[in-house]
Order: sequence, then structure tokens, then C-alpha cells
Amino acid sequence: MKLSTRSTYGLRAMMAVAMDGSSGPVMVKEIAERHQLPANYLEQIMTPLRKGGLLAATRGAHGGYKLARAAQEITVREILETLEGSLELVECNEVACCGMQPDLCAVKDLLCEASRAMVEVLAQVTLADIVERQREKEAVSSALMYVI
Amino acid sequence: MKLSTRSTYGLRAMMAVAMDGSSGPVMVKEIAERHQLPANYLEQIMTPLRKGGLLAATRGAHGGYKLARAAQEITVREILETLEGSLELVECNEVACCGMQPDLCAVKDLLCEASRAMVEVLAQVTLADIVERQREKEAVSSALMYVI
DNA sequence: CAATAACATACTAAACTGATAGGAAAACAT
DNA sequence: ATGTTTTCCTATCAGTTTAGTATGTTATTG
Repeated sequence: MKLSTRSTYGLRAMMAVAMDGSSGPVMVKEIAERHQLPANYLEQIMTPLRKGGLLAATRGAHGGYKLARAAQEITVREILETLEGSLELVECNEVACCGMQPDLCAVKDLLCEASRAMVEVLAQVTLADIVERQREKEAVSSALMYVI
Repeated sequence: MKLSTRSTYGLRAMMAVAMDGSSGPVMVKEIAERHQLPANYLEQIMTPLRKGGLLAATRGAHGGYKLARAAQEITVREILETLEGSLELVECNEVACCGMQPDLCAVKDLLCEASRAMVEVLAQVTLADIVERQREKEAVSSALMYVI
């Protein structure tokens, strides 16, 4: 059930674009270097994010990626679903289940309920929220460093 | 993020043992036939359930599986974690994260929160609950069949 | 026109998934 | 005792996914 590196790298990349994007587009190379990720692989991950309408790219010299929408308008759920597909444990929308007789459906209902609880948490947090939380963490961390 | 067939088969098997186990141990062959599952494959799935302390087996003629504990004492969480490993999206217990600097940790915290919301739902439902819900569903279903 | 950076595609090793197959060991019946 | 039954154990396999490398193409800037 662990999230793939694809998803975690993609999430990191979205955060990086959101945090560093104020001074023009952010290059894949930058993100890769700063976060110690394989640049070519990261490029492949950017593609679905772009095609999914989360990132906008400009090519050529001084090009790079920026957010396609405001960070407040992008939820973590959206990012993960773009990279991972549905986050649900079973096909919750399917009417039929286990052929004709609804054998497993009590289980299926539960699994749907469980995954929806998870998705709900992810849907309520935007990229802007995450960036803010991260900045707070970093502020606290460097304050502690100073004390020590 | 879909659950593997391994887990759903295993869950079905646990339900089958719980429902049919009153009249002695339940054979893999029975479960496989009734639920249209590959018997050999299902056998492999029984092993971790037995070793995980959820099922008890008796070999030989008229052997089979029974629950190692009362159905009220077995949660769906336990069953799934036995089959699937941890259900969390990331290693929530790890202190370190992304090397020295806590880069992704705001994200990690969120992912932990989300997976815990899911696990919490699964932890609050026992095999006995599922069996009861299933019986209700089947009762309603056959009542409807009768009307039609 | 040259440099730059996204874009696209092909390839690969390793792991995982969902099985199938066959035999060994234990319990039971005759 | 012997044969049947059923769990138990191991090997094998085809297909898919994951994570990554490598390389070349296209668009933009200077």
C-alpha cells in the first residue's frame, strides 16, 4: 500500500514549483538537483501533471514549469489522483460485484467507506496549505538550529 | 491503489470460514468452488492467515480451516494488514525523512493522517460485523427476489 | 545560428501479481 | 497397515508495474 516514488516525487516537484515559482518558471534540472532526484525520471513525471492541467510548461532557454492554477486551487487529492489514478481500494462506483449475487458487498461497502475517509483528508488540503505548513516546519527547524 | 486479489480473496475466505464454520472446519476446496476462486492460489493465501494467527488448520480427511479466535476479536484491519503488510501510504514511524532536512515532512504528515483515517475505519469493524452486515444484505436481497 | 530546456520514445533490470503444478506430511477410515 | 483426504510446501511462469537510463526531437531565447 505504499505510495509509489512516482507519486512522492511528483508531490515534491509540485511543492518545489509552488515554493520557487515566484521568480519565473522552475526547471526540472533545478528540482532534481535540489531534491536529489533523477532528472530524466522526474521529467517523465511532469508530463501527466502537465496533461492533467496542474502544471504549465514553457520550453526553450529560461523555460520551465509553473503552476497552471493558483496553489489554493490545487488539492493534494488532485495531484495524487493525477499521478496514481483512483486512490480507492476498490471500484466504489461499480454496481455489480462478484457476479450476480452481492457476495462481497458488505466488504466492498466497508472498503469504500475506508478509502473515502482517506481521500476526504487529502481533498481538504491544498498545495498552498502544504507549502505553508512546510515553511512553518522549516522556520521552527532553523530557529532550533540557532539555539543549539 | 487498488487492493490486490490476494487481499480480497483472503477477506472472502475469512468471511466464508466465519459463516460456514459452525459445522466443523471449512475446506479450501469448498470456498474455492463456492466463490469461483483458484483453489491452489487460495491455499497460498491461507498460509499467511494461519501464520498470522487468524486461522487454525486441521489436516487430513475432514480437515480444513476454522477461525483461530472469535469473529468479534478479529478486525478487518488485522486481516488486511496480515495479507497486505502495512496499509499506510508512507512509513509513518520513520523519524528521518528525505535525508537530513525534513523536506517532504509536511507532505508526509498529511499522508500519515490520511492513511490513519482509513485504517481507523477498518480497525473499528470486526469479522463478526461484516458477517452480520452480509447476512442482512442477503436477507434483503432474497426478500426482494421473492417480491419480484 | 547556437544554446537551452521541455518533449517524446525506447529500452532495461528488478520486483510484484496472479496464477499453475506437483509432491510431502498429517490425519482419518477401512 | 493402507489408501484416501486435505493441508502444507516449493518451484515455476507469464504478464505487468516500477524505477530508472539513454537518446534524440522540438520549441524558445539571445
